[in-house]
Amino acid sequence: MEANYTVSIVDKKKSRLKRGILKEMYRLGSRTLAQLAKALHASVPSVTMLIDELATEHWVQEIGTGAAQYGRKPALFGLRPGNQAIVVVDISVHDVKLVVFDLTNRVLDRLDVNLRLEDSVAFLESLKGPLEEISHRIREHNLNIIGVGCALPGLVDPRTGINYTYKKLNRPEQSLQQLLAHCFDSPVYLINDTKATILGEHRFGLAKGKNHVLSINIDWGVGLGVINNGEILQGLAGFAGELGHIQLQADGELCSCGKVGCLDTLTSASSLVRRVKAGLREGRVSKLAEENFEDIDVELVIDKAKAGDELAIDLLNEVGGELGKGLSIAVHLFNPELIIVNGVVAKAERLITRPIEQAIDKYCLADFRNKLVITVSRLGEMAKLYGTQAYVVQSLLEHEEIP
Amino acid sequence: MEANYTVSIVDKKKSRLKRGILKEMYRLGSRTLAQLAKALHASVPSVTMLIDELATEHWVQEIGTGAAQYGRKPALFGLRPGNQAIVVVDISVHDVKLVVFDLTNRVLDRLDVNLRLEDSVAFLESLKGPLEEISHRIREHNLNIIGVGCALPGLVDPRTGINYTYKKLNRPEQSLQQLLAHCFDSPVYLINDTKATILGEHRFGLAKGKNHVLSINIDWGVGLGVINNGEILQGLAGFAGELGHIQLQADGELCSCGKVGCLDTLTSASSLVRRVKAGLREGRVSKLAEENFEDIDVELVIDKAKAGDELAIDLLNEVGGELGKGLSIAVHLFNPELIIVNGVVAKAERLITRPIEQAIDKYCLADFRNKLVITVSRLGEMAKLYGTQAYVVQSLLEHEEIP
DNA sequence: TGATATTTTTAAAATAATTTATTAATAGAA
DNA sequence: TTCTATTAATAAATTATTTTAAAAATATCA
Repeated sequence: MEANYTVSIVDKKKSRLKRGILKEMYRLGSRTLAQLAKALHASVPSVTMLIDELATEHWVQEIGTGAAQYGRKPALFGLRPGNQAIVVVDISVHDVKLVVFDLTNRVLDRLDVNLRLEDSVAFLESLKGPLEEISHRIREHNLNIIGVGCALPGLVDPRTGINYTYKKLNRPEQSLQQLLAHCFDSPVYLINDTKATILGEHRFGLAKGKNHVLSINIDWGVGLGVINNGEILQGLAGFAGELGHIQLQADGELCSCGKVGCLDTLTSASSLVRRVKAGLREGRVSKLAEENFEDIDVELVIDKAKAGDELAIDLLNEVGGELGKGLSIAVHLFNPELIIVNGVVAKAERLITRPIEQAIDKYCLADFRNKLVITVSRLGEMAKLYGTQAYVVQSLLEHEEIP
Repeated sequence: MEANYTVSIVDKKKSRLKRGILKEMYRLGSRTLAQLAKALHASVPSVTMLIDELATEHWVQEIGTGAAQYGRKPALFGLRPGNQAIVVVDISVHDVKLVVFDLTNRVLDRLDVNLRLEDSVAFLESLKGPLEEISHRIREHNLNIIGVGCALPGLVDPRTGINYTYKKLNRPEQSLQQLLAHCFDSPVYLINDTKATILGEHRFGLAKGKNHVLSINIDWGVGLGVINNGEILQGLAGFAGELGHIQLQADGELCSCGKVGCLDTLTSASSLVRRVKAGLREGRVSKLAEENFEDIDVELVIDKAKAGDELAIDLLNEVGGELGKGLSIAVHLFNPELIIVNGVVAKAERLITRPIEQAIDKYCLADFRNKLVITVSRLGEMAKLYGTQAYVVQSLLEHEEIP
């Protein structure tokens, strides 16, 4: 067992207050002594002392003076940039991104890896090289890694790090979590990609300050992220928000999950491409007919739709309509104030939000849609990266790992 | 504006700690000094002093000695019974119950009123008499009312007290909230009945200690209550969990909400009775055919089903199956560990949980149902009452109203 | 039954925090 | 520019809280 080290109450309180200061600064950027004192329910002299300590420990620094409409201007304190590093590993079906952040959301380093996620041992093996490279680069720059976050698709239990969809990532001899922990010698936090995305939107994007938000990620499948009361909805094992496999058509297509008529089969990016190709085969008129059949992908369909192509617009409408129908259920269950559309299909902007809005108008009770706003993400791919980083920082500060 | 009373930091801290003690005691019954000190991150002498103060203020008292496997036995402290009172007003479609609780969950007084909730001004007028009677009785017993809670059906915004379904309860001249506040001269908290029910189950029923729970209330309509991370899921305006009006059948029956094929039309208690009557009209064999057609209600159908009546069992199966289908969606979205069945139909026990389980097995991904338990409430009608009371206590302690 | 180890509780000492008072800084008015 | 009102930061005084130490209580074991 552990050594029965007795940490004094005073030390614990101090540590809690310090983490509180870091949390405030992480969330709000710069803060004055008075603001911190109010937020932490402590006196200004106490906060002054804590800030001094955090400054000598290289966590915070004075970063200017704040505004005041009268009287002396307060000093502003903030997190010290470029010192502590967080490694974000973004694993998607197409590729892997390795991004190093500091605590002020600055990208210190980045390495994009052309590696496809398959449920195989080879994937982890191929990941080792790039991980070691970035780890080496971090060490060269004398950065102190405080945590590692990994966003990945599938059913991910954040408590255990087990991925129930890509089972090969959990092998006891060498799991993804172990690999990352070993490589960076820091605490590792795994999170589902859609949940990372909405967390990013909530902390740094359009959802900032909103406490009840949905984010819909349209990519290979459909992922729903939920912010409830300002926090990610995880459920018992981190599976919450699985909208893709609810049944919308009793006599629908067979889904990869083994069930029939799942939302995924109707509204994912891949289903959009399938619909387009089927339309072309039926001989429908479209600029897309001029393209090489094999080259038709989501981006192309969306481009043509934006250029006014009727087939593409019609099918985006269809997909958006089905999606809106599924989302109406989520609206009834979560009562959000905002829905953000993410993923490749988000590039279609109005062409996808409008049919979603229409479906929600049709299928939702008026009281649910009155104050509801539907919009397209402005952060793009950064949402997921920021969100993963935010998840790491939040977890570290909550689990008393730092400072 | 308000007087600029400066409350000292020390006083605020003390008040927070005192509320913390009351919270702990409310949740866990009796507590020792050491347990409280640990929970509050304070020293034992500090807690001793606070307990002394709370004792002289009549909030807590020593209630015995605890167990110890070795050494001196600790003194147990708990909330003082029969002193502070909470009034719970339970408004349902059938009747109104007025129940007075103390902080230890004891029923100090109770008045059942035969009054049907209609969206009319008359309802509030008729409520005045009983309210004044119970208020009078409380005063006679020298009880100190610290808060009033009201559970009621419909879309209820707990922040404003507005009921969006029963609009006549919000008249600016005389709203339900105003009426209660005026009658008992205390803070009033309104909450949706289904949410009160699951809160009761979570604090004092089968969901105690479980952090991710659904409760399904089958009555006139179908209500879903959600506990996420140990707290009620409210959403932006308290509308979250509206499962009754998601569309299950595109070509279904017209619902009272104006939409078509809502879950409510398929699985509510009233729909069960409709199904039974339709079956009898079709000439299906059943013990129920011997009953007076007008007298057939849910309770009777369930009784006959328990006695083995085939028609009743079949139709409970049908209703349970539809309900399970709807619940599967909720399971995918909330990832719960437990589902509790409440309301009249809960009396059918296995006859309703079994078809629900079957549907969930059919429509849910395996990872979602592996650890999922479905059960029938043991608290019955008390769940809602306890839950409303818990909501009041929690709100009071959070909003710094007491002590 | 008495000694011992263990745990709770209380009392006194030591430490830490807040309060109050003072000084510093700044915008606006004279 | 100088003065005044206002706000921020620091220093000294005061008050709270924790720590340490001692006393009280109790189950186990010899």
